[in-house]
Amino acid sequence: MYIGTKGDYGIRALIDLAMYGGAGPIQRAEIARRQHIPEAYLDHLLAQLRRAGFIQSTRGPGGGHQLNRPAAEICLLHALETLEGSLAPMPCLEDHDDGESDSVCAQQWVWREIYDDMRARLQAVTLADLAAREQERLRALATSYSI
Amino acid sequence: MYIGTKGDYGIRALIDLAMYGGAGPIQRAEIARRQHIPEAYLDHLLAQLRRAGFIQSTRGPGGGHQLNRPAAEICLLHALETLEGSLAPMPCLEDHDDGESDSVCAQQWVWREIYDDMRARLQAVTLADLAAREQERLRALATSYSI
DNA sequence: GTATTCTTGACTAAGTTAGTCGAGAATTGC
DNA sequence: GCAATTCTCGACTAACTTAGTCAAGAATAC
Ligand code: FES
Ligand code: FES
Repeated sequence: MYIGTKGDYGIRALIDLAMYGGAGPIQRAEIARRQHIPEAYLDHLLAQLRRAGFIQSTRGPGGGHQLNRPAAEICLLHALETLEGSLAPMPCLEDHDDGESDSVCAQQWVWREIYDDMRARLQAVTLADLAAREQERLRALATSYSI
Repeated sequence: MYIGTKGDYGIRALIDLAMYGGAGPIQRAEIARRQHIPEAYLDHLLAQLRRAGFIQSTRGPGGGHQLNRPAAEICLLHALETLEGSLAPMPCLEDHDDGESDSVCAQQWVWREIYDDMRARLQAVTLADLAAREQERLRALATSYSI
């Protein structure tokens, strides 16, 4: 369940859309520049987000990407699972909840607790929260430079 | 921080030693058979555990491996970190606590909370706890078969 | 000295990650 | 219709990690 560049870049792209996407679509080049993501790589991440219904994209001049739903209604858990696949910390916790309780080894319960807790925390965080935090971070950065 | 076979097998080997290691060393072949671990692979895991001071090994006939400390004094966190390396769920949380707070992106705080919580839970679990659980599991399994 | 058991390092196959590249499709404006 | 813009998609790659295997060797017991 290691979060690699897929998850990190992808979420940063969504935050970017939440912050700057109020008026019309944002182009991938703009996101890539602001968030320091290789443009060609960002393509794939946006494609996954589009297929999962998080964003919609329009082609042609003036085109770009925008969120499909309000940022407050997108949770971090769902977005990350879209980008990275299952976040389970070990194979035996992968979501095949078919009631199969076989092959449980002694440490599984600890990890199930950790996993449940993790999912709950991630589900409680929305894109709007993250965008607000990023806004604040940028503001703090700007004032610290301007002193 | 995905826990692969290294962490899973390694912990199972430690539990095995905690359960059966009361009277003298246990041989790797015995552990491998009971825990369904490839013998040659188990070698490497035992070597890591030995170098980290969890177990000691003796060669020759009647030799084998045994815990260096009481099972109640070995926590799951330390053992897993020995076997798997850092358990950080993303690269920016890797333990270089050199006060560098640069390049914090918006979602880092969520993950730091999750990571801290995870470490706390893992630190609270000892090998003795796991061995007790395994004991109980085997007992339950045995009675369910003997009905 | 021989059988036993651990120790170590080299090697491998398969899978994953983090990308790059190029051809093509849709749209806008003229 | 043409040209410019922007997204779309699949193929390809290099580097790395994982999960092992294997063989030579060292220590010990008898
Ligand atoms: S197999 Fe999942 S905890 Fe051991
Ligand atoms: S770089 Fe660690 S959370 Fe974005």
